[in-house]
Amino acid sequence: MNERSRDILFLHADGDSFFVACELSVHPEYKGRPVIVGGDSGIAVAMSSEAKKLGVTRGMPTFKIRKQFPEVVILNHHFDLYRSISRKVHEILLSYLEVVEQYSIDECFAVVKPSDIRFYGSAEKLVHAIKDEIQRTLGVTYSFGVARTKTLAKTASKLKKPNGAVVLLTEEDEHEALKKTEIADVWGIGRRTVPRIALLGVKTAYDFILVPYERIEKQFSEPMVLLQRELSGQAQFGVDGSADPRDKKSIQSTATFRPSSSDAKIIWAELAENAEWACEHARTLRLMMNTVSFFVKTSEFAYRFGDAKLALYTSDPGVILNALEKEFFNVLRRGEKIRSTGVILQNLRREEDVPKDLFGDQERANSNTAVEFVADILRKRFGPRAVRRAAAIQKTIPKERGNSLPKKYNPDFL
DNA sequence: TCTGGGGTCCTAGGACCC
DNA sequence: TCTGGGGTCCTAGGACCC
Repeated sequence: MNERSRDILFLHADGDSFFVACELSVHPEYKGRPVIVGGDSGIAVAMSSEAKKLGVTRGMPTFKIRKQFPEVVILNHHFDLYRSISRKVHEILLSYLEVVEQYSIDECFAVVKPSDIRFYGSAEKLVHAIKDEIQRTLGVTYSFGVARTKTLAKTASKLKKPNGAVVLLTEEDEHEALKKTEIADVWGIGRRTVPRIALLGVKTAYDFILVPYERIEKQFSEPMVLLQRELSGQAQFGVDGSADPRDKKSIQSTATFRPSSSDAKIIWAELAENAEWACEHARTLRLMMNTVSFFVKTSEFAYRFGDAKLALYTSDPGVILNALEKEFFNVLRRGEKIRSTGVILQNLRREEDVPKDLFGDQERANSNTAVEFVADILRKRFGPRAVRRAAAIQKTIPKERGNSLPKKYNPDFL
């Protein structure tokens, strides 16, 4: 390892109560009050510190919050706002550092080289310069971690939340940080792994790095080995600064509907609507796909999956629905209540990379795309519900009127 | 707590081939 | 037809993440 790479550090930036912070940047009148975002999803997705203090937790149903904590301000999502602030944070980071990875809407990783630090005198001072600029220009706060590996940086950024910065330079710093971090809070350790690793007497991240490497290798799989190295200061993960939304591997649209239903027509209509949304998203990114899967989720939270491989690439929901129809009815069980459905588009490919075949089948498969394209425009102008596929509207048609849907979207259920 | 929505990656096992 | 062994590719679904 040469001098240069030995001195490379990783930075992690983590938005504090990000969705709520974005809302407060446009609604300063709610500052200081307990606020949550998630009104339209039915659960609390983000909470202000005041709401957390009251005891509101992530995932708590809003009806319960209303009853138990009537003083809480419940706001709906505005994802476009969050995305635009997120993009600006990314730009600010890029003005200080060369390689920045957008990990999620409210988190970034970046590479910090010695030359980035030199001008500021220390990593701390660099981080505070970035932090201050974000807060000053965008009105939201971020917490930062800087360390020898991605995982250590991510661990560090949690230690002084909100609005804090922790730089781990020495091994002693790292060990101190790991001792304060419960194993369940480590990035990559989930519900299933906690009990397995507890068997080895591991309670904190520090306990974990003390477990002999061979034991981890024997009892767990590769990711755990990498994780242990990362926490021990040996960088295993790089920063991907080239992420392009068109490189996406899958696109999904899922939605819960109320009330739950065992009526196949209603469930099918919900699925059709998800197919529309997912395809619209794909077309916006100029992507096509040839594999699609779906699920229905029962009121008991059991999932039933199905999928279909398409002969050609498409972004036409009609083609997808035709392909899924049979599987859909195989998966459905009579009388079982369904609470949500989802459609997942896979094997995504950029439009320009889809091979044109000799006989024009590909063009024929896309014959509806022009129609869909027009529909997208109408939706943009008149709102998302302005144009919908017939199957998706079916649930709003009174039953006694029957329907005149094309047969292909209207399979009959026993 | 009675539980939303959008993603990625890993792995075990089967199909297929030599 | 039986025989052995091994490689690759694909897929289903599990685990995890925000």
